Amino acid sequence: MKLATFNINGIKARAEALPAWLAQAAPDVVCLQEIKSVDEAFPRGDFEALGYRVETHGQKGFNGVAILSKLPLSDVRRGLPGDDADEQARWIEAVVDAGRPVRVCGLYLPNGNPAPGPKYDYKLAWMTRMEARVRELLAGEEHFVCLGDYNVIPQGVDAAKPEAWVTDALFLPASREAFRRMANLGLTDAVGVRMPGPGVYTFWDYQAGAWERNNGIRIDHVMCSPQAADRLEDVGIDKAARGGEKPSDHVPVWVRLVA
DNA sequence: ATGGTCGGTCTCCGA
Repeated sequence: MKLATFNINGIKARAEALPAWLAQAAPDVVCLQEIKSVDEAFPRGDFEALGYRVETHGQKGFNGVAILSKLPLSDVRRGLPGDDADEQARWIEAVVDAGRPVRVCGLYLPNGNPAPGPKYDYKLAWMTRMEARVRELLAGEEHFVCLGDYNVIPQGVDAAKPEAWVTDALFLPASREAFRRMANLGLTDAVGVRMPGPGVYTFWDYQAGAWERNNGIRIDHVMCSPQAADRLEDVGIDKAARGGEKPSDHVPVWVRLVA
């Protein structure tokens, strides 16, 4: 089973690049972030025509996540538990009904800049809520995978120029500590383990020729539960997507789990 | 030295 994450930075803007990548990469399941669309405006028919079921959790203008799946889905849940007042669409999960079911959690973790400030407070609080959800899922001993744009650079090796990020919310010690806490609960950073850096990135800014200079960072992650990690067969980053026509600033990251 | 580029609408803000 091939599971992927892709921050597309706008579903309308990726009307050509996303189907092209789907046709070439053929993931069974892909978690999308920053669809920047309400549910009613998501072009679900375009993806149903390619054989995907479509579950969205959108909002107007910003954020928004979705799951596309060739396999049946059940227990679809929208929104990260733990704060009923949180209106930002950043979390969607569902169980993929394959031979051995896998719960897929798609997430768009808050950026948190500028830090310090209320946006950074929201990021850290969101990570605490995510940790609580991860603890629940671990207690259930399900096979699960949390894929998405974490907006966290785990270590210096995960940035071309780590010194440029020292005061940024993506690399501040508290952000990295919260990420590490989830790893230390027993989640495996699939790319971090199977493709140790340096030089392994998933995001290149549109500005200042970051792509041409390979000034990238690794912030899109696939975190596997112990049971899912035991099934980890292969991982990859589809870096070529960044060099295509009208690209997102992120590229797809994927894992293959044994059936 | 401190620019610059996207996306979606909010003709500015978020990244």
